[in-house]
Order: sequence, then structure tokens, then C-alpha cells
Amino acid sequence: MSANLRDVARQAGVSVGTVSNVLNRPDVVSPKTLERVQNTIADLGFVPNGFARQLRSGYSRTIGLVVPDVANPFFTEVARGVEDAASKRDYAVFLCNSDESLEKEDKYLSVLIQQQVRGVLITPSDSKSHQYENLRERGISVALLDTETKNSSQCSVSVDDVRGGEIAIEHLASLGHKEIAWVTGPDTIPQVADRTAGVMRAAKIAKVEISIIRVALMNSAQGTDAVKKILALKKMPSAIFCGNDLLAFGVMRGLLDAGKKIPEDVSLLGYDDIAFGNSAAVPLSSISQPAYQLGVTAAELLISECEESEDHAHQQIKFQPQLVVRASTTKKK
Amino acid sequence: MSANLRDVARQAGVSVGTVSNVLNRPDVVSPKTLERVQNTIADLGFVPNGFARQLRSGYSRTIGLVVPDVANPFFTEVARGVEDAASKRDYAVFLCNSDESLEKEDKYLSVLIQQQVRGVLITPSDSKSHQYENLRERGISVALLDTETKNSSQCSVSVDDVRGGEIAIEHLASLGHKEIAWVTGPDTIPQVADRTAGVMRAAKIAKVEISIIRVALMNSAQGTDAVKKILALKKMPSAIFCGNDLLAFGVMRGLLDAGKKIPEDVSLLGYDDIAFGNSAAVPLSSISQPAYQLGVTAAELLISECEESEDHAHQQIKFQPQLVVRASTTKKK
DNA sequence: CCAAAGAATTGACACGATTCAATTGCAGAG
DNA sequence: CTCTGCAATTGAATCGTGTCAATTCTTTGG
Repeated sequence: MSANLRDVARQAGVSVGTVSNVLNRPDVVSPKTLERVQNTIADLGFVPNGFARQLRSGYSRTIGLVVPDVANPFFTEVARGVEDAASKRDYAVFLCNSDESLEKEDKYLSVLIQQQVRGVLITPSDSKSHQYENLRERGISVALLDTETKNSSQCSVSVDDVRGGEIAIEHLASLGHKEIAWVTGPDTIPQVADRTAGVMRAAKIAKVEISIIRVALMNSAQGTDAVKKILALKKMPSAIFCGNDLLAFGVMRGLLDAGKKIPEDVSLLGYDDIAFGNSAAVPLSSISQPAYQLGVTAAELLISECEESEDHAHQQIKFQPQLVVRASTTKKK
Repeated sequence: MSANLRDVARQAGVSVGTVSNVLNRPDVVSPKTLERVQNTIADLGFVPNGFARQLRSGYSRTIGLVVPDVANPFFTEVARGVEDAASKRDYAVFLCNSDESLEKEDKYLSVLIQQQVRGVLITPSDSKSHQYENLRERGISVALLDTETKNSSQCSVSVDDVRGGEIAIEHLASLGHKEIAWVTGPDTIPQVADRTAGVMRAAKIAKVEISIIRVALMNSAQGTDAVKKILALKKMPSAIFCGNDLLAFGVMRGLLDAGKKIPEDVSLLGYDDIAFGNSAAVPLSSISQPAYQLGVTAAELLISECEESEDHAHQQIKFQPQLVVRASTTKKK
């Protein structure tokens, strides 16, 4: 079909090695030959076959990004950051959506191995996993995204979730709230565990009572469901803190439907500070995370690890969350 | 480094040909051998090298997906559909975010060519583009997503946007609204142009007066800005129809801030029916599009085009939008 | 004019999976 | 016991490029 290296070599009257040199190390080829070969390449419309090239060199210019939920605007922002940074360094990104399922995560990792990605950015769905070692053995760099790592043998870019939990409770406590509900997902999710730790620590210091309400998935529907549990509590809390904004939206809907006023009857605080917070029924106070920046930093870190594999110092970068006060939290009456 | 076909063969005591058969034509291998080889594959954690496979077959198992805005939940849903369908047929997906810029779109298409994708799904940012022919000449299939094509030399999967515009106006007109504002983006976006056409046609039939309010980008912030223009109209419309839900959220915020009640003072109708609609201040009535289904269908269509290139009949599939009535629209008082 | 260094070029081999003609194994018929 | 036919398995050749040791050509100093 289309011309290959051998065709060019034959046509130009040189060897394949020389043509290859023209492409990859033009400086070692004599000017005369260089020009002749380049003309032949142009004549034949020759474009080197990427597969063969990558097969030989063993490296691609692609990375994989595995997130638990693309439908969550937080991760969409992260993904945009990753993509922009990767694109700037001429890498292409495979986006994989694990849906918080370990099975899907594993499947996607296999796909990524098959595609011979150079590196993988992943937000683990579960705290443990052996697959990552598997990847490293194959020479694929792995960096953790939005998750802190204890062992220093890998890069990670995260936000201080413990501190995030603290900030939230400190804020609510400073407004005079003494009974707070903490609505969140299962503790197997690392971010959830950390935020819970922060919540409990700050609560102890501020002498605040916390009721934990668990949901299976951190989406809006389960937030609305959670309201029933909150209303069934012996004592109605004066403030509610949610594990992410999606949950908070659901809770908001449920509270409004139940005739509660926000923030007059109850204060509501979210996490992630997604763009819709502004447009919600009651503009949502939230804990903001630098999502886009997180993605950019992670991608840059990963790519530099890929390219200087020998003497690369693993880094654990941690961003700080920030309180954003809007209309949904106020002083306790 | 990592195991290859030969390693598996040696370990399992069979030839490379047999291992290859296990992977690609399990039916010609005896059950006993099949199992033994599969076990060895699992033991060694063998994953076939995509490059080598692609080199031999001449084709990759990757497709590109180019959307104008991943931050828009509508496209996130579409992307999920594409990904699930592709994954089912063992294809990996490159996600590219064109940000409605022709320049970025072009750049990503080049990247996709370089990555030798088998096909591209694209929601064009602009009605015209020469790049697609370029792709086809290289044997890369192209299918249009969420956009209709006039010429039948390509596949497309879209939603009937003209009809969507009509349905919206018919709904509002049936509630007695005679003056309606249509808030939307520039007409260079094909979807916008179609919806506007539908709006105007239905308005003529229902004898409704339409005021068009243009915004540059269809996001929430510009929706809030648009409210000023609406309030400045000679006659305040009794209903507002927005080009997408993000815009509608912004408009809602602006109206509430201006002391208007929804739907008592003014009805508000969105487009896309994104998940947040339920959780908004006033649950948003909207025109629903089968986003996930759109993605699935498009991916399947594209992949089948790739695989049966010779006698593939191009198809133009068009879904129908649907009205979803929630709390934000009501009878004119 | 020769030797030696340096520059330019060559071409076989490697990468890892697929393919297919050739070979082996096996059961059943004669 | 041999022959036939079918199923299972083998392994060399192949895809297109990069690499590098070996070879050829060119230049230069003596």
C-alpha cells in the first residue's frame, strides 16, 4: 500500500540504515545523500510507520488517566488539567473511567499495558492494589492522583484531606454549631477516610458532636436519601457537612422538600467547590480543591518521571484545601 | 523485562503459534492445552504487546473522541457511552477537549493521526472543516457526533435539534406564554442554529413572539450575565428558554437574585436535561437528549465502519429529543 | 604516494505477535 | 497392522523500523 523504508532506500539507491539515519540523525549523513533521500521521501509521500517505530523503541508518547467517576465535575477539571499539560509535551491521554469498581480498574490497566502507555495517573478506587507493581515491572511509571502515598517509591499529588475535614468543622464550630452531621461514603475510599479523620480530630478540639451518615455512592440521589436518616436522628443537627458537592446538592434538595430553610434552619457545607455550587438553590459553601492545578502538576510529574527514569527523585506533592463561604452556612440562631 | 509470547510458550511447553491461537482463535485449541496456556498467561501476567500486534495487522485498536467541552455533563455522559461501547469491543479511547476552538481541534487531529487511531468521533466546533478529508485519505474513519451531516459519505449520530427547539416552544406556548426569550450561543455552532430554526418555526405557528439573547459561551456565568439583558427588554417575557442547562442555571441564579420567582413570575426551560437539573434551586424543566445512548451508538457505528471498511453503508442516525417537565415551567398567570 | 584516522554507509539482526504451510498425533475403518 | 482423514500443534517467515558492528570511502599529514 503505502511506501516503507525499504522502498525509499531502493528508490534513492541507498541502504535502509541510511534512510533511517536521515530520519533520526540527519547530522551523520552527508549533505548530498541527505538531500537526495529527503527528495525521495517527499516524492513517495513516505510517512514512517509509528507501530514499527514504537515496537522497536519500546516507548510510546501516551499516558493513561484512570479516575473513579468522570461524571463528577471535580474529576473533569482534573482531567482537563492532565490533558492540557500532556498535550503541551506532545503526549496523548487515554481516559479511563473505573466507576469505583476494582474490576473495571484492573481491566483498564490491562488495556493500558497493551497500549504500551509510558505512564499511568490513577486515583485508586481502593486503598490496596498489587497491580501497580505489575505496571512498574513493565517499565510503566505510575503516579497517584488525589491520593497520598506512604511509601516514597512513587510520586503522588494530593490535597490534604485531613486538613480539609478540619477546616470544615472549624468553620461550622466557629459559627456556633455544636451538633453536626457528616454525610459521606465508605471508609475504604482513601479520601473519605482522611476527611473523616480530620472531622473527628477537629470535633474533639472544638467539642462538637458528630453524627456520621454513610452512603454507598457519593452522588446526588443518595444525598436526598440521606436526608431521611438525618431527620430521623434523635436530635436534629444544626449543620450538615457532606463528603462532596454532589452529595450536598442531594441533601439540599431533600431538606428543601422537607420544608427546611437553608441556612436559617440548618447550615450546609460541601466539598470540592464544583462550578455548579454557585448556581444551586442556595449557593453552596464548600471546601475548594485546586482540581485543574492538581491535574497539571500530576501530568508534569509523571511525564518527567517517564523521561528521566534513571535519576528521578519521587515526589509527594500536597496541596492545601481552602474554605469558600457562600450562602449555605451561617451562624447558629 | 515483561513476559512475551515466547516466554509463555516456553513455560507452558508449547509453541508460540499455539499461544497466539489461544489468544485469537481459542476454538482451534484443544481444551486441555487451552487451559494450561491460559494458566501460564495468568501466572506470568502476560499482556500482548499492542504495537507488535498492530504492526502485523496494520491496524490499531484505538479511536479518538473530540468534544467541545468535557466540563459539560452532557458530553461527559456521551463520553461514558463511547468509552463503554469501545471497551466492550476492546478499543481504547483518546479523549480530546477542543474547547470550541478550531485551532485546538486541528492540533488534536494531528496528534490522533500520529497515534494512528483507527477512527475518530468528533463533535465539530464549526460547520466547516477540511481536516476530515485528510483523515479519510489516511484510512482513518470519521463519524460525526451530535451533528447531522448533509452529505451521505460519512456516518453521523445526532439528536433532532430542530425538533427540540419546536418541542420547547410548543410546550411553553401550550402553557399560555406569548412572549418568550431564547438565550443561546452563536449560530456558527450547528446545534444552536438548528435549535433556533426549530424555535422560530414553532413560534410562527403558535403565534409567539421570540426575543433572541446571544451569549458567546454557553456556560453558567454567561447565563447570569444574560439576565441583565432580559430584564432590560421593553417587555419582560413570561418564559425563558435556554440553549443548554448550564446557561439555564446561570439564568436561574440571576433571576432569583433579581427577586423574580420561578415559575410564578417567569417559566424557565433548559436543554440537555443534565443530572443537576433535579438538584437545582427550582428543579429545571428541560429538553432531554439520550446522551449516553448517543455515545454508545456512535462508537458502535464507528467501529463497525472501521472493521468492514469495504462494504460499509454510511448511516445517519437521528434520535428524538424529549420534553421533561419539572417545576420550573408552569401556566402563565 | 602511503598509512591512518575519520566520515559515511551498509546490512543483518532485533522488537513481539500473527499467519500458514507443514508436521505430528490420534481414532477409526478396512 | 496399515491406511486415511481430521484435529492439534509447530515454527519459520513476516510486518517496518532502529541499532550497531563491520565495511567502504574520503581526507590528510608525512
